[in-house]
Amino acid sequence: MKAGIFKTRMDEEGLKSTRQREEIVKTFLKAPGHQSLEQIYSQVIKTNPKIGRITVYRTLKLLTRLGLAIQRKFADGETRYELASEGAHHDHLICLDCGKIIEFEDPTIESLQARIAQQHQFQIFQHRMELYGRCETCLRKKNSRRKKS
Amino acid sequence: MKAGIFKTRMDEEGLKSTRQREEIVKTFLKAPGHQSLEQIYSQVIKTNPKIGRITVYRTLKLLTRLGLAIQRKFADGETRYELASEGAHHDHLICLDCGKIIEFEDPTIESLQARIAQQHQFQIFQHRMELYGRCETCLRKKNSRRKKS
DNA sequence: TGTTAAAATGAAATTGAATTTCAATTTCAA
DNA sequence: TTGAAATTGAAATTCAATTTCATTTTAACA
Repeated sequence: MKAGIFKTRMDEEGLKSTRQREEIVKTFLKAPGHQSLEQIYSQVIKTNPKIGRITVYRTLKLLTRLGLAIQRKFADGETRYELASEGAHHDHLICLDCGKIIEFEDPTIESLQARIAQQHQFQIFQHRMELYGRCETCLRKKNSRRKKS
Repeated sequence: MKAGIFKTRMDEEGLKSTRQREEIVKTFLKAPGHQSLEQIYSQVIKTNPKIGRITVYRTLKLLTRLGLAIQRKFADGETRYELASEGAHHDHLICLDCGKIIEFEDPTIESLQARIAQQHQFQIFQHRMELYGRCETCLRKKNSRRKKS
C-alpha cells in the first residue's frame, strides 16, 4: 500500500487528513510485519513525541475500518496490526522463544476447510490457523547451548 | 473426567478441597462444551450465591494448571474453558450468528503442519485452527427469512 | 478430639489494554 | 477568511482479569 491510497480512501469516506494521521500511517508503512500497538506507538513518538497513544489506537482502528490494515490477536494477547495488502490470505507460524512471526500460505488449507464445512453443513467466512513452536534460529541456539553445558 | 480425579490431582499437588471448589467443579462438569467464565459463574451462584466470581476465576485457572481444563480464546475475546478430556486435539467451527462452537478433528491437519514446519525449519509444539462462519441451523433460518420478505 | 500451620476465600483495590468523554484545536469547503 | 464538522489528547471510564490482605477453612498431627 502506498501512502497515497490512504488519502484517497480518507477522502472517499469524508474524513480529514491530519499531520498526526499521516505520521502514524507513514511509520506503520515503514516497518511492515505484525506490529503491536505499543511498537507502533514507540516508533511514532520518535518522530513526533506530541502524538498520543490514543491517536495511534484510533488511527490503526481507522485503517482497519478502511480495509487497509488487519487486526490480529495471537495467543500472547497483544493486539497486532499488519498491512492488508500483504498477501490475500495467509496464516502464521509463531516462535514461542523469540516472538518472530512468519507468514505462510498453503493451498491445501482451502480444500481442508471445504471438506470440514461440508461435513458440518457450515458456510465458512474466514479462518484462523496458527502454528506455535520454535524457529530455526532459536532451535540452533538451544542445541548449541545444550552441547556446551 | 470424573469429579474423583479432581480430588486425586488436588491431593497430589498438596492442595485443599473446599466446598466452593467442589461446587464449581461439579457445575463445570455438568455442562460441558466451551463455557465462558461468566456462564460458569452464573450457573454456580444458582446453587450457592455466596461463591464469588473471584473464586470461580481461580478455580478454573487451577483446573487448567492441573491439566484438567483447557483455556480457549476465540475471536470474540471471551475466555472460555473446556474439559481437557474431550478428545486429544481438536479444532473449532464457530457460528458467527448464534455463537455455537463445534469441535472437529481432521487427520490431514497433522500432515499439513509437518509440511509447513519442514519448509520453515520450525519445530511445532501446538496449533490453533478456527473456522468462522454460519451453522446449518442459522443458514436455514436466514434462507427462510429471505424467502418470506 | 483439639490445635495449628498452611491454604483458600472474598471484598476491595489494582492492573492493563482499550474506549469514551469533552473541551480545545485543526481541517477544509464555501 | 470563516465556521461547521472532524480530530486531538488528557483524563476519566470500562471491562476482564489479577493481586492484596484480613478472615475463614481445611487437614495433618499431637
